[in-house]
Amino acid sequence: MRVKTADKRLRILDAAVRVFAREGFFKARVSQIAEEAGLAPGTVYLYFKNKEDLLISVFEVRTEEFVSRFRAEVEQQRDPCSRLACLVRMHLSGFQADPDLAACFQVELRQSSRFMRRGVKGGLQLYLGLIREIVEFGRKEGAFRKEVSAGLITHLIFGTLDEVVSTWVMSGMKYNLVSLTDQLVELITSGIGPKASLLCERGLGAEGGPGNTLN
Amino acid sequence: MRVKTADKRLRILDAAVRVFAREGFFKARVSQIAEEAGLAPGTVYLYFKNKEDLLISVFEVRTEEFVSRFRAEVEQQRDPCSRLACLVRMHLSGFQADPDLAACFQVELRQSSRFMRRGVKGGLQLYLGLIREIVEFGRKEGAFRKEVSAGLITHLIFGTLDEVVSTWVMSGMKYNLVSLTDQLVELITSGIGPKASLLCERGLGAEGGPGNTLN
Amino acid sequence: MRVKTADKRLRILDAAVRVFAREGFFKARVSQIAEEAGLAPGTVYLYFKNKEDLLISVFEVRTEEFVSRFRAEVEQQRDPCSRLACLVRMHLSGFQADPDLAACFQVELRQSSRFMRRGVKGGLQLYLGLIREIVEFGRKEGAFRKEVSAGLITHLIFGTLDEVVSTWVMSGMKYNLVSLTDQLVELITSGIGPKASLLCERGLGAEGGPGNTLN
Amino acid sequence: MRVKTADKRLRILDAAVRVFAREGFFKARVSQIAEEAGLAPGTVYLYFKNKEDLLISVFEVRTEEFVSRFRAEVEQQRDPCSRLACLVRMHLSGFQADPDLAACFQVELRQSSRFMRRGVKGGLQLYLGLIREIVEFGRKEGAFRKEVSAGLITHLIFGTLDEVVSTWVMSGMKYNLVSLTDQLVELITSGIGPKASLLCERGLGAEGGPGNTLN
DNA sequence: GATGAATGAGAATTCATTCAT
DNA sequence: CATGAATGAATTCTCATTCAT
Repeated sequence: MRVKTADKRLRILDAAVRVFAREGFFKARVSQIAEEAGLAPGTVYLYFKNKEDLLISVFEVRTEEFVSRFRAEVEQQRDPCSRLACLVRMHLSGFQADPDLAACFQVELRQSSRFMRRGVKGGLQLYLGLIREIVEFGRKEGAFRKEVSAGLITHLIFGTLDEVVSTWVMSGMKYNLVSLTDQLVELITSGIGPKASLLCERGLGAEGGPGNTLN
Repeated sequence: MRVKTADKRLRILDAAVRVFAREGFFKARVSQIAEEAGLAPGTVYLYFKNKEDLLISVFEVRTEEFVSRFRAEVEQQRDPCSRLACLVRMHLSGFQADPDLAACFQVELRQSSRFMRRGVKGGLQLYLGLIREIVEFGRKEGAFRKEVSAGLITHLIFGTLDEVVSTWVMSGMKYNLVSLTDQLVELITSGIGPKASLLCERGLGAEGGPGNTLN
Repeated sequence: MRVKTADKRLRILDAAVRVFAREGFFKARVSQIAEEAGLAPGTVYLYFKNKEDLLISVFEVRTEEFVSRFRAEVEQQRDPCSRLACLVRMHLSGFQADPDLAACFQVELRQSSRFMRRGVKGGLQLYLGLIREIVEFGRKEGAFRKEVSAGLITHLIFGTLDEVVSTWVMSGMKYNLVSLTDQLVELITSGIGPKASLLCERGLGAEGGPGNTLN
Repeated sequence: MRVKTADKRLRILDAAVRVFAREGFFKARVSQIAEEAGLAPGTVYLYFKNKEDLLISVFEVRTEEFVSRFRAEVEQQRDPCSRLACLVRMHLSGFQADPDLAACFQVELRQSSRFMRRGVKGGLQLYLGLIREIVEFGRKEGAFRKEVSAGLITHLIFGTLDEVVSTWVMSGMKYNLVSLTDQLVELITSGIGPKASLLCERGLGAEGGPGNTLN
C-alpha cells in the first residue's frame, strides 16, 4: 500500500513535468496530467492540494534529488575550484539531460506567483545552501576571496547559472549547454579567486556550438 | 489631442504598475487599472491589445527609458570599469527608487509566459545590448578579457544583477540595494579583467545593511 | 437604459421562477435561466450575486408585491374579521393563481439555508408585519382577544396558511385552495372548540373538492 | 452481532444529528459523520443509502420515537383538551430538550427536496395521524367542532406548532418554548376571537420570557 | 461486515474583451 | 475617441459513493 501510494505520487509528478513542459502551466489541464499518470482527476487531489502545489512539488522534489546527487558528487572533489566546476557541470548537464524539466524549472515555475514571491522556502534555499557550502569551503581553503560577502558570491553563481540555462531554454535548447562549463567556471573563479586567473587552471573549452545565443 | 492621447496611455501604464505591484498580475483587474487611470475599462483596449500586452508594454517602455538614460550616463565614463560600475549602480538604484516597478519587473513580469518564453524581443535585448556594448568596449580597451565569449560575460552580468534584485524584492526590499554596487563590480570585473583584481581600484563598500539576505 | 436594465432584471426573475419550479433549485442551471431570459449566463451576475441570491430575490420581490397588494385590499375592509378573511383569501388565491410561484415559495425556497436560517429579513418580516397589523387592528376594535400575545397569534395565522398551502402544493395542486378560505377563517377566529363563536358570521363553504388532502 | 449492528446504526444517526445541526446539511461531510461515529466513511453506506437518506432516517426514526412516546402520554388523558395540551407541551418540550434535533428538523430537513416534496410518507404522516386521532377523539366527545374538516384542523395545529418552533430556532433558541403551551392551546381551541371559550379551562401562562420573538 | 483509497461527474462563476451607442 | 453593459468561454476541485481487499 505504502509502495503503491508512493508510486502514484511519483507517477503524477512525472506526468506533470511532461504536461507542464508540453502545454505550459496554465494551459495544462489537471485532468490531462491525471490521465497521463493513469489515474482519475480526483486522485491527483489526494496527493497534491492543487495545480500550483503540483508544480511547486515538482520543483521541490527534483531539487532535493539534485541537491543530494550534486552534493555527493561535489564532495568527492577536494579542490574548491573543482567543486565549483563540478557543480556548474552538473547544473548544466542536469537540465540538458531533461528538456522537459528544464522548461518546467526555467519557464513554467516562474508563472507561479507563490514561487516567484519565494513563498517556497525549501528547494531554492536548499540549492543556494549547497552553493554557499562550496563558497565557504573555498574561502576556508584560501581559494576564494573573503572581502566580498559570501551571500553575494552565492547569488552571482546562481544568477549566472540560472540566466544561462534560461537563455538556452528560450533559444530552443539548440546548442550544447554543458560545453559552456569551463568558460563559466573560469569567469566565476577568476572573479572570486584572490589572485589572477591562473589559480584554476583549465583550458577554455569550445563554445556551445553553432547558434549559441550566448556568444 | 496627441498630447491628451499620449497622456492617457501614460496614465494607464502608471496605473498598471501600481495595480500589478499591489495585486499581482493575475489578481489585477483591467477594470481596476482603468479606474485608477480615471478611464472606462473599454478605453484601455484602445491603447493596449490585452492585459498581457499592458504588462509587457510597461516593461518595454520603462526599459527603453532605462536604456537610454543608462546609456547617456554610461557613455560619460571613459574607463570600462567605470562604465560597468555606472551600469550596476543605475540598475540597482533604478529599482530601489521605484519599488512598484521592481515588483512588476522581478515578479509579475515573469508570470507572463510570453515574456518568459522570450516572446518579447525588444526591451530585454535592448538592455542586454547595452551591457554587451560595455563589454565590447572594455575588451577593445584591453580592460576585459577576450578568451571568454562576450555573450557569456553579458549574461553573467545580467544574471547576477537580476538575481540580486530579485532577492532584494523577495526579502521585502528592506536593505540598501545600491550599497552592494562596489562589491558587485569588484566581483564582476575581477572576473572578467585579464589580470588580477587591481585593475579596477575600488574600495569595497559597506554591506547592504542589517537584514541583507545577500550576506 | 434604466428601463432596459429594470426590464432585464425582471426578465431574469420571471425566468427564474419558471425554471426553479420546473427543475427545482439545485437542478436548475443558471445558464438555463439566462437562456430563458434571452441573456448570456454572465449577465445574470450583473443583477444577482449568485444563484441563491436569485432565489431569495424572487421571494423578496414577489412578497413585496404581495404585501402592498394585499394591504391595499385589506384596508378597504373596515371589519377586523373581514380583514382577516381578505388576507386569507388573497394568500390562497395568490398561490393558486401562480403554481410556479407556489412551488418556488413552498418548496424551493426552503432549500436555501440562508432563507431557512432567516438570513433574509425583508420579505417574511414584511408579511408577518402585515398580518400583525390586522391582529392589532382587531384587538383595538375589540374583535380579537388580548390575553394571548399578538406575536403568537400572528404566527398561528401564518403557520396555518403556510402549512395549508404547502400541503396543497405537495398533493399536486389538485384541489381548490381558495375554497378553504371560510373554514380557515372560522377556525382561526373561533378555534376548534365546538360552539361556533358567532362573532364572525360566515357560512362554512364547500370543501376543497375531490382529493382534498386536508379533509 | 445484531446488537453491535443496531448500535452502529444508532451511533451514525446520533452523529448525523450533531453534524447536521453544526454544519448544516450541505456543508456536512459524510466522512465527518462517520468519523464522529467512530467508523470509516464506507461503513455509513452499509446502513444508509446516501446522505439524504441519512437525514431523512434521522427524521423518521426520531419521529417514530416521538409519536409512540407522545401517544402513550396523550392517551393517559381522558379529556380531549387535555390530550391536545399534552401534545402541544410534548412537541415544544421535545425540541427544547434537544437543540441539535430542533435545528435538524426545522432547518436542515427542509433542504431535502425529497422531504419537501413529501417524498417521505412515513414520519410526517404518522405525526399528522396522531394529531388527527386527537382531533377525531375530541369531535366524538363533543369537545371539538365538526363543521370544519378534521384535516384542516389537523393542519392548523401542526402548522402552528411547526411555525412556532421554527421561529424559536431561528431566533437562537433563546426563550422558553414550553411556556408558550397554554397560550397556544387556548388559541387553538378558542380561536383568536375575544371571548375566552371556557370549555378548556386553563390559566394563560407566562410569556416565553425576555426576547421572545413571538410577542 | 468493515475499510478507505480511488473515483469522476458536474456547473457556478469570473472577468478579459467587445461593440453598439 | 470614449464608454460600460453585455458577453460567454472555459476548468478547477469537491466529496458522495463505490468496491477491492
